[in-house]
Amino acid sequence: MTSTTVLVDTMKLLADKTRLTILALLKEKEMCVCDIVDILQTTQPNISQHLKKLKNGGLVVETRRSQWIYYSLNVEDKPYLQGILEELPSMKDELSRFNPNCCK
Amino acid sequence: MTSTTVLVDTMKLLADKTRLTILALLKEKEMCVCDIVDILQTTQPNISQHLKKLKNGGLVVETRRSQWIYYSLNVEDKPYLQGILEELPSMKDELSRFNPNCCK
DNA sequence: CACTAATATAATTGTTTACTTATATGATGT
DNA sequence: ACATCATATAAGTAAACAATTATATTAGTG
Repeated sequence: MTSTTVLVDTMKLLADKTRLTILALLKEKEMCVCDIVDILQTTQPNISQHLKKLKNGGLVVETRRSQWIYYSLNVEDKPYLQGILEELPSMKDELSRFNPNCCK
Repeated sequence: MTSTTVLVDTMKLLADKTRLTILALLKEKEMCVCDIVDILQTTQPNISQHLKKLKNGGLVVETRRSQWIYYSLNVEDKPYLQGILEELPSMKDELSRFNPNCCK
């Protein structure tokens, strides 16, 4: 069982368009920060700060691979979020349109 | 499919402890405003404003029955919320402990 | 029609939060 | 060691938001 306070904190993480879009992107595949910055067309610090919140909230994990840091979803232990994650729109179009490949 | 914007607005409704607790209460049974005020131990305008937001967001519906207005969950058309609603803690204890019966 | 009870609305205040700009850290390649 | 690229952190600002206090509305009752 999850306490209401923890649940509220998790809902706060989902209550932001930038973060929800990041999660929608990570649903497709793991991504590095520069990818997300390119696709969402905002500043690097903005994305970096959102990723930090998502990481602190346990929704994503990071993996450094040489100079790039890849983020990926970490929701296996939160099945109650599945419905919402499934409801997020597909980001396939955005991914194929931009295809930034900044981290290669 | 639900747009990200609508989804964000719905998540904002869930990203508050008072509102999440109201939803947990309404999961047990429909309730009038004074019931909720008694149980959550806050002010009537506070609850009234939260209920208004939940109503505008389509998460609850109201039914006037003489001088009292009863609120109840309205989530049949939002299956993606089921997981979260199920994760909310049971309010049975609170209900039996207070049993305010202000609206009878 | 007054009076009361239940609920809603308005205005104010303090806090939280997202975003920006500037700077720092950390890794890679020369 | 230095320059560059990727990412993180810090500080400041403006907007969003929850809670409070005061007031308005609406329904029921004598």
